[in-house]
Amino acid sequence: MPELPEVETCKRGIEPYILGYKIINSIIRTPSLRFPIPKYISQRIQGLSIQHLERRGKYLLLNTAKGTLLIHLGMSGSLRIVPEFEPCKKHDHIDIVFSNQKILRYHDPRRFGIFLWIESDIDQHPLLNKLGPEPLTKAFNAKYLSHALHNRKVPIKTAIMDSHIVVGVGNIYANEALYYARISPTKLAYLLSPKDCDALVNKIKKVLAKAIKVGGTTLRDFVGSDGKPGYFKQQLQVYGRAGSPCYRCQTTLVEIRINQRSTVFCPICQA
DNA sequence: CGAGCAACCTGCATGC
DNA sequence: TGCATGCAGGTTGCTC
Repeated sequence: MPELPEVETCKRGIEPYILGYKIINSIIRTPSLRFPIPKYISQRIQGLSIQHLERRGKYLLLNTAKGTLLIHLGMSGSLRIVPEFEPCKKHDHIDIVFSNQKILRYHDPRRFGIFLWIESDIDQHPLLNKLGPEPLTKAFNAKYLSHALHNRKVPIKTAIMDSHIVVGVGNIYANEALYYARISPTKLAYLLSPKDCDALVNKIKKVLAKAIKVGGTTLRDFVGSDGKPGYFKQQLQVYGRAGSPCYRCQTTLVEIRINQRSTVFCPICQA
């Protein structure tokens, strides 16, 4: 269940177990993720230590002296720290074994995820070099958004889910942020007022920050034994609540499709 | 530029 | 119980 908060939670969860530790061994059981995982990865990363962990949007970067492991969890991926010799479950595709006897284990039923080894400048990589700002930084502000939406004739929901505009806003949080900002998901992006932009920026930040906080609770389960799904589910205002009353005005929430993605909103609050 | 669609996969809920 | 269908938290890349 990886949206930005989940990836951030994942990063914080694995960091204490892998930062500064040396890669002893790695096992690629299933090389067929979204991009094929080259066999040479194992020998390239052997003996290298993790110097730094970073998240960019939903990408996780594990930096070493010789290159960077780029990981994306796709729709169904997860990372866990497991003890040495822990038996594999179905869809446990990759193990990275560290010098502290811990294993970083990648699990991904749908295999939409990404696992790449990059030796060239990471900022130049095609997957990263066109990304928009991080939503939780100052670079993502009303002025920036307003400018980025100029002449964009797509629904605002499509725009905020576009990683070239801002990274890390997935379907759930796009729905939630638009609800809090009281903006219709179908409103064309270029028609947003400066006030709309300001509200939307603030609500995106708010909703993501809140989810990261809650994700911190998920974190313990996640590292210890198994990832528990959707702890912040209980906080959702609109996503998954179509047909139920709006918490603000009791109007029945409506579900439509925007770009084949489930979109739920309040037709009154988000007129 | 943008809408719409297909693609990459499996698991789960639903309906017959 | 089995089988077909549709849906799912992401992203790229192709048409038109």
